[in-house]
Amino acid sequence: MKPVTLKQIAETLGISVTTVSKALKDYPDVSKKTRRLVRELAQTLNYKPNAFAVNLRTKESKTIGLIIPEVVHHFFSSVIKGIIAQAEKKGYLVIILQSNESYELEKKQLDLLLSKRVDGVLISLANETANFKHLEDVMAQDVPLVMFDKIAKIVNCSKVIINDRNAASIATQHLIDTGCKRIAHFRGPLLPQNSIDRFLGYKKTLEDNGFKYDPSLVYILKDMSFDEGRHFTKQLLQDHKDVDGIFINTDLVSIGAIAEFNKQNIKIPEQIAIVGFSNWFMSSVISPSLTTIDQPGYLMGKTAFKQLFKEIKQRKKGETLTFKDVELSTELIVRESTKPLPI
Amino acid sequence: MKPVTLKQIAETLGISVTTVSKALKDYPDVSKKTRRLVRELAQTLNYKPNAFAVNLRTKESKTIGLIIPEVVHHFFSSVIKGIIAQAEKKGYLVIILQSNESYELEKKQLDLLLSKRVDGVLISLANETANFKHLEDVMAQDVPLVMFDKIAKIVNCSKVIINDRNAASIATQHLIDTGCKRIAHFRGPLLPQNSIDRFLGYKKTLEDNGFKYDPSLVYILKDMSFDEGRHFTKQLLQDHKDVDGIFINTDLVSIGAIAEFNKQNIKIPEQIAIVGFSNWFMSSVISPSLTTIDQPGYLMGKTAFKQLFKEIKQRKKGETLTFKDVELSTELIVRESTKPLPI
DNA sequence: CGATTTACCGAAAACGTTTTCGTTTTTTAT
DNA sequence: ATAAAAAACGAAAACGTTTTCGGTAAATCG
Repeated sequence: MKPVTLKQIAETLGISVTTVSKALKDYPDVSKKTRRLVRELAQTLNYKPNAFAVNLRTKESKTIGLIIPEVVHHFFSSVIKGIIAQAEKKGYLVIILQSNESYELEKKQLDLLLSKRVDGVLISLANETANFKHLEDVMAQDVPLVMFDKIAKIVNCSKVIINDRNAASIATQHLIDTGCKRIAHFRGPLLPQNSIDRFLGYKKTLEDNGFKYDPSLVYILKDMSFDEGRHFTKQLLQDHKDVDGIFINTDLVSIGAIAEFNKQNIKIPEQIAIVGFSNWFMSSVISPSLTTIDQPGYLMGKTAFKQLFKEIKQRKKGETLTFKDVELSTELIVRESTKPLPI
Repeated sequence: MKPVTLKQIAETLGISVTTVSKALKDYPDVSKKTRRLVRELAQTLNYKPNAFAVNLRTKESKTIGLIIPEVVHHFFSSVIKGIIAQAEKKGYLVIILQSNESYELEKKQLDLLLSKRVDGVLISLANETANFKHLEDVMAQDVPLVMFDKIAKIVNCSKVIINDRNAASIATQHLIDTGCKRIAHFRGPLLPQNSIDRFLGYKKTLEDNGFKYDPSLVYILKDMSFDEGRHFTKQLLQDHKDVDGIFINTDLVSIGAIAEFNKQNIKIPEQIAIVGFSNWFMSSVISPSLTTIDQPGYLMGKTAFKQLFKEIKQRKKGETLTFKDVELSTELIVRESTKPLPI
């Protein structure tokens, strides 16, 4: 019943554990014959190396940790998928933990992962996170860490992101180019770098085009939900009847907004144009379909793991880690929620 | 730089490793004083037990494996969330792998998990899976396994599911009660138990109500996607102009159907009524909103882990595992896509 | 004060593997 | 044939912990 060990193979073959181990790993100093013998017996006994022992001996678990704010989220589940797929290719497994957008939880989860001695960690920060000591601690312990999507610029480690500022700029420019004169912005919470950058891109583009930046047109959402989109749309309609375009952080929020505009019989894009962010698959399907920025989740996950893998290998070789910032390209997907470009 | 070990603590304190270990685990046979000394030093040195060594010694990793067909899926990500949340409470971590609905991959992932020596595994079967030897192998190795959602009745292990047949029956009955005379069914693939059961519930309810079961009204979808919903809706409209109700497996498919009906200006629920399955949050938000069966993903994940945990403890104690089938209750959520009940 | 119990401590084995380094055996060269 | 080189093997340490069991010191009892 017990799993078979090297020792058992060695004993039944009348040779040493050492030789068995070497035979299975194709060491040069074991004869063809014993190698064959060992392999065959291992095969028939269905020998599987004890991962616990291997981990202890080699000091690595071939496992990485992943911390994200929320699992039930289309973008993040795409990222997860990308990470798992790439990790598997390299023989790595991934342990997933959630921060629920909480700083305290994020810290705790990171600790958990470190105490499990994962070979590296991938993280997208919680909205709450404003202090980065826990992340620097990870680096200090010399375990590779790469941040993605929601990052902290100040932490010295690899990062994979999109150029949020640029993407927001393109989105805003598109609203301007299609004739919007007064453009609002539904932004994310104050802390995350990406919602800051998107806001900055929006603001800069407005100013670059000779628009006056009006802070009262910027709404700060707490969570990026359908209901929140609906709620702030109502608010916007009360506050500013003259707004004719919105750049909305996140498609889900945008869809909430669209639902509310539809309900109030406000014509999109004629009366108000909308650009979302993320290119969630539902965005192409609702009515009117949503013009948005495509944010490549799967690719981001894949890329983040690749970088982490590099650093894990570096660390294994005892080299000093070389960090890298990767910026993935985004794309404006034009659909029905914005007016056609003038010719 | 190297992580601190029991040995180091022992040496600087001039006591044995044994005592240090015991002190940290509150063994009764260590004095208050040395206990305090050890704890304090461990604290200041930031001692963390080496998980690899602990695993090897205790023969458990406090880690479970999870195999699902697809990560990017609202229902499954809810399940994942439930599992992770519950696992964390009990000090367990979870490794997630995908089968991509492929039998071969499912087998491979299961192997991977076993070779990593997870303490137990949670699985929802791939659509393709028709052979269950790989699952019985797991049981034979005496590692706890619990199946959820997409299960194999024949495998002797714990299962947590909803009563699909009953839920389908309620859905179909609701169509009948609200006046539908000719009811179609968009079913899932042939193999998964849940799509079989839902079909059976549909058929039985039809017959119980004196309807003639017409196989040509049952459409077998390959994947439960928006596009598939749209496609088969077109097909249905060609084949059967007289259908006035559909029971559709999965909300996403239903939403595809609704999109197509809307496009063709067919009035829901007047001309055709729809009941979906799963209660995806978008279902309450589209127009018309979708009557559906609520399928509790989070709870299912939580429950599945709880059962697995029980069995892990049993195994640890050397007891024989006791299996249990849990059936979670579902609920019909009535919305706009079906007509009101006659009074 | 001697005997017995209780409290406290540590040596050592064990978990299963990997890898270094030395030893033995075989082959090749002389 | 012997010496040298090459090939094949194994002993043993190490990874860091847990736990059994025996031993010593202190406390309790008569």
